[in-house]
Amino acid sequence: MSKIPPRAVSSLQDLADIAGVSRATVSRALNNSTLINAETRKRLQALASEHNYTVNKQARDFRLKQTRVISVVFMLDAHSEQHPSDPFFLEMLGGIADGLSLHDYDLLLAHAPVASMRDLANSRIVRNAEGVIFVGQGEEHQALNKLADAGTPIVVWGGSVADKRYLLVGGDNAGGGFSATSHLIAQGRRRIAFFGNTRTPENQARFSGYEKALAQANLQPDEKLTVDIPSDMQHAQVVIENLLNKRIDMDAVVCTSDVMAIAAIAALTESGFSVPDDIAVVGYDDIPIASFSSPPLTTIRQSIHQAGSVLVESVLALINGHQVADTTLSSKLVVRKSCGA
Amino acid sequence: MSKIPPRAVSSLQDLADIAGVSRATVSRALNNSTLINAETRKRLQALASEHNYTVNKQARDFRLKQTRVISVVFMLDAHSEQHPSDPFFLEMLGGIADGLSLHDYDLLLAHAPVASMRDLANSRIVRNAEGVIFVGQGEEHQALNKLADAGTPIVVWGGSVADKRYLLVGGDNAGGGFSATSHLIAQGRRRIAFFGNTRTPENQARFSGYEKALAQANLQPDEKLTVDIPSDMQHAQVVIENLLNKRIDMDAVVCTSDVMAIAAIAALTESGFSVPDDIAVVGYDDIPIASFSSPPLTTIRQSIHQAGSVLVESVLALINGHQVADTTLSSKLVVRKSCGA
DNA sequence: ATTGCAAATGCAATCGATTGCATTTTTGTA
DNA sequence: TACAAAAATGCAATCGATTGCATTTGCAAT
Repeated sequence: MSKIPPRAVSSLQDLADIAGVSRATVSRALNNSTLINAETRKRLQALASEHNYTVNKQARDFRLKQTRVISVVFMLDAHSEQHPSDPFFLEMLGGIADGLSLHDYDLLLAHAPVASMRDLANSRIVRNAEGVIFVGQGEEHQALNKLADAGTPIVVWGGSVADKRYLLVGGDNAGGGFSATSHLIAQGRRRIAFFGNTRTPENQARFSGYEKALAQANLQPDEKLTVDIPSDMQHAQVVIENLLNKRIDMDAVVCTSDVMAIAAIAALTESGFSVPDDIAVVGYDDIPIASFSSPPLTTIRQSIHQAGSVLVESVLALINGHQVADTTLSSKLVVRKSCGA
Repeated sequence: MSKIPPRAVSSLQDLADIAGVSRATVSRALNNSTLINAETRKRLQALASEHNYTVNKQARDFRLKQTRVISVVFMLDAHSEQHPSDPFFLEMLGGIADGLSLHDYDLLLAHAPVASMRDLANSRIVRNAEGVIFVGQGEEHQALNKLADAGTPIVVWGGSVADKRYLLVGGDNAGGGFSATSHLIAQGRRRIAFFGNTRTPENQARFSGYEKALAQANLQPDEKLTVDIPSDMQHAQVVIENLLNKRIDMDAVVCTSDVMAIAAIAALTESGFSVPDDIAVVGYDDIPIASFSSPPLTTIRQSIHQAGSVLVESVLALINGHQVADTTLSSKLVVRKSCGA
């Protein structure tokens, strides 16, 4: 009968005492060092698992000056102190979490993110992690540049900016904005609005794609049709309803997210417009719920989950000192009924 | 002109050398110990911030055998290896993150959660954290019991179970199921279906509320009207469509989540039913998107964000050895058009 | 000047694991 | 058998902060 270990084995030394060797030997054995005799190694590993011992990662990481943690910061609207209810974020988070687990890294989630970009460099978020993934740039482009300059390994999901000095992963925003708009034009729409905050690089690029499509069709852009809509659904609806009260002439809307599109459809319907008969709507992201809205949402699909793993690979490469280039993931138009197709 | 510090100050010792005191004194000064002379204390604190020094939390936590980390595990369907696209999870996560930041705790997000409930006790998720919050019980009730028995401070969001030995926080599921069903009955519905996986405690309680409402109205429950629907929208739709093909007579549906309700509405509409004229639908959660669906969703509101902070307070109390009791948060019917109101 | 006491500061061990550099043991060969 | 080389193991410093206990300093009263 095997005896139950009398007291918990909680350190290398404990195990070394039991085995009658030094703790250096145990450490090497458990790390599969070839310095240690193969038999000794096996014996000690067996002993360790028999006593249900695993190395104390906290001590290990401290000694090795590593954390095996990556922080994730969601850059929300500086204005809306709201929490994101956009499923986009959750999908992205899932992708990142999966990517990290592949490499045995943990995920530290930043709370109250944008509150204090100033002292972010000294926060636990940055100091406790080997690298940081930012989802979105918000309007904090310069703060991100500064952080990258300071040598912190960071990767940002977002859109390109002229003087960017950090590693970037993003969708083809210009392409997405272009194909959304072109498709509406091809459907015969002429007065096409653009809904979204164009101060973020991502939306800027989408807007440029929108403008390009208009130009290509010889349509005059009308600045009354470019509207800054908050990303929070409740607020979005109010703003859109105010807009509709102004009776601005339009027959289509390009939105910068699916949830915004869904809010828009609700507001339009509420105001007596028919979607897509009176006004066509295109969203962005292709979140799972998009195909279930009524009418089903035409949208630009981003492979969000894949984006997560690209972000992870990029930040880890950075940490390991490898050369890494920006990545642009393809964006693809998914046609459903909300655009009149 | 103040000189820029020649080399980074990276430890207590560095700062102590500069100040000409021992590192014990610096440590105490920075921790506001009254042992240290008030002036010395101020001087050292000023010096620290001048040199942009903050204590190394990793070393500190190691020394103090603490982590100031709470893990969060989302219990997904064992079957669907899917990632949750339900905004419910994101809201909950936001509430938890906010609660934790109030107490200067960090949030470690569990990846690939249910995969291995067996060795969860030895995983980093548990070992690296001072406590664990589980969102949902899935079908892992016994594993949770075992973990709690082992002394790990855990709190679970879910429904009550007879032999539960862990701390529980949850909504009033029986009440929610009851009021959803009663409301439909009051609207004149008689053939009311229940959509959801009744193997989880939460849904079991909701189902019992459903049964109670039926009984109270002298309606016979029909087991053909109780349908196990996956929580993933895409799969849900397929299952529901199959169900509709069987031409089972029904005039209303109680769903266990809003996303399921939205999928149901889509499937019903697709099959030619009108919601709510032919079939009324009630959801659960009141996620932000619920009021934007078409028709707007009648649902049971859970204060998800508040739930997050209650979970946090509970697990921290547990960690600090306080007495803590289970919490039941109220659930409230929100009437919108999808039920015919 | 001396003593006593309180306040302030310093010393050194400690947390658990890793690793460069000894040191011991084993192996191979003359 | 002896001796060099190789293989295996041990010693002890180290990471950075905290804290019990010892020691020094400052001040007041005698």
